[in-house]
Amino acid sequence: MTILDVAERAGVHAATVSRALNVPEKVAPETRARVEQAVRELAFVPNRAARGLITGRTGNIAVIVPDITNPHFASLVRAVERTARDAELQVLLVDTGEHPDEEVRAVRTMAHDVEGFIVVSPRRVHRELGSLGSRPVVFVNRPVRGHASVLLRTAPALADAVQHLESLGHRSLAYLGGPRGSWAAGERRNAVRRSGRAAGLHVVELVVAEPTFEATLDVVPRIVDCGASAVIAFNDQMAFGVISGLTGRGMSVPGDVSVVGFDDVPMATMVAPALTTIRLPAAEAGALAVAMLSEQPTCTELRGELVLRHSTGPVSHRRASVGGVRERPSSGAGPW
Amino acid sequence: MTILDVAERAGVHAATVSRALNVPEKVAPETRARVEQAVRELAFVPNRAARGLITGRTGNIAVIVPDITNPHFASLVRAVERTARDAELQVLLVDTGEHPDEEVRAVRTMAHDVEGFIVVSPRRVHRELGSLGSRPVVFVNRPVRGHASVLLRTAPALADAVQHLESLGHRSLAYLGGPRGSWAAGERRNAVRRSGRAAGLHVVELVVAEPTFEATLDVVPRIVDCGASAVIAFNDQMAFGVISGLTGRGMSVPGDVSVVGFDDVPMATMVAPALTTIRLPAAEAGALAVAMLSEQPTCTELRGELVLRHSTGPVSHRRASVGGVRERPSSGAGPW
DNA sequence: ATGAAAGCGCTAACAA
DNA sequence: TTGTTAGCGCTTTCAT
Repeated sequence: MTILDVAERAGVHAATVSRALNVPEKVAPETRARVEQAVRELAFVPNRAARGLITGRTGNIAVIVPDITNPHFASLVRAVERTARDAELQVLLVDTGEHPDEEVRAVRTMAHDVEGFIVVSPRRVHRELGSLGSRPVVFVNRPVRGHASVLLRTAPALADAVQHLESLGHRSLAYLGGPRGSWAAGERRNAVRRSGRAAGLHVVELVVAEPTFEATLDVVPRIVDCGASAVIAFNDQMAFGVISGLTGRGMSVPGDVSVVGFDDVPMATMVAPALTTIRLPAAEAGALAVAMLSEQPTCTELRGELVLRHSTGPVSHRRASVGGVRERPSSGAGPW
Repeated sequence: MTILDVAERAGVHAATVSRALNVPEKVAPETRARVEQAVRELAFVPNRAARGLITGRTGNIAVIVPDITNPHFASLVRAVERTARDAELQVLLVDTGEHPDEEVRAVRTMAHDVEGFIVVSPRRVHRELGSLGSRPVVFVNRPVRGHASVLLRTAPALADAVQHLESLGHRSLAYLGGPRGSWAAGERRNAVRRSGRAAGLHVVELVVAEPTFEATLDVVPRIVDCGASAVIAFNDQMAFGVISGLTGRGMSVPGDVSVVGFDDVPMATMVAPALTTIRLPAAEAGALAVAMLSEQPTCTELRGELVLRHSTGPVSHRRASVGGVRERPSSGAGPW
């Protein structure tokens, strides 16, 4: 099933078929119709590899993520795939398992096969990655000079969160940081420091080995020890870990401690108490990254947004109605 | 950076370079060494498209899933990607958004570009899909005659679950079924009926519009009405919905109602009560599917396994220690 | 507006 | 063991 079969069927030369498919306006309407019919009858699909060999356009892009199992990245990849499909691009997926070296290997071996890379790389980028650039790269959540990037800004939302906690009477805050070398981790830590100081809060920074539920459980005793009445975690998984560890010790959330996460994964609404978190527009970031692949390299910013749910509350034990609009009332299909 | 550059540098003909790379034993050791060095020095990576054009082997496979955002499918895709990489295959991802038509479109347009398809298709397969087969297809959780498939068998695990509930004193069970047209849904429904009858349980089958958390919330009143003391849901998301809906109505899990899910997504261990569920070996299924792509079409079966946690308990209100080994003690880092 | 011919980067017969 | 040659399916000048 090649272009020659179509040509024969339509009674034209292969070059004409090619033109009818790629530059239809340069083909007589009547000829074009014959070609289109032949294409339909034979269910012809052009061979992208052959086309790419000569045009250089393979019709593929690659998206490189640390862990597709993380709902945040899954949402992003989903948006990438949808957007790419609309542009008639196919998506090659690489899951590095958090190994930066794997990013470099992937970019090296796939450079011929794709028109561009979307690299979602929370950790530090291998220095080689920035330079070896025959193909355009859009980095997500990591600015790299000379390359495009889309950044998820969280400082304003974080300021909102701190302000929210302060207005609930909290005076001491624990911050559970993200992985070393992660741009997002640095940005968020700075923002917490700054807005904590601005609000007059005492901020304790805690380091967690990995940004996971399990690793966070180990840190919970230190949260209790430091006496903070509120916790902000680097992501929702960690926030779940804090809640689990706290309630497992007989403490109540938000009765004893308020908890705020990051990402707004779907599960954030399904647990009890529903998680107050900073929503990151993963889908928008994915779609944007695809679009930016075919533009001049720029650095675009998207903003996170505080979502109030039920894991934050006043510092006192009696729950009272507080200022600020919650996503849904405490009654109804509330916390478990 | 083509094979000719390498040939020139190594002082040999392009064909020799090709041989040194693909059939090294047919090249003199000394020549091979020179070629290998040139390859290294130039950081040469062969163009897969050009290679594929002549060999027919593109070095790509495609994996088609209904929703990459579902942790179950994400795990499967992750395993596919890892296994494929070890076989020097790249993976093209397609997320159909639960639309079977999209599967057909994908298989049509990508047939040239891949050496095989892995189709994870809980819903009924478009009849066209089975026939149009220039490339091998491995179906997951859907037997299709003439094609390979890997099936996740759940009848034994489901029998264990029903037996478990029966031994806890439950006599009436609600089953929340999966999507119409899904092979897995049919298999599980039959298994529930059969083992329910065998255990002498009264089984009520409830239909949910979609296998999601939200859609399940709407069904919760009917669960309450039917008076069942135990619920088995088609997947973990739905089980979370049941628990949320029940506790939102002031009922206790497992105090008033026991709940069992399917999949064993990571969140199953993070919520309170931790979810008793039937673990499906998604990663194994993914790895197996890749391997089966290059074998004779067969139908392989993997088995689900009951995992006891804390969302099931005795029918009475006072919690008592029961038979059967739980994954972890009720004390310690127990439910939130 | 269409056809002829060359060639993208690589592999596989065949020859030497 | 290595080189020569043809060609995978397609696009793109250049002619006509």
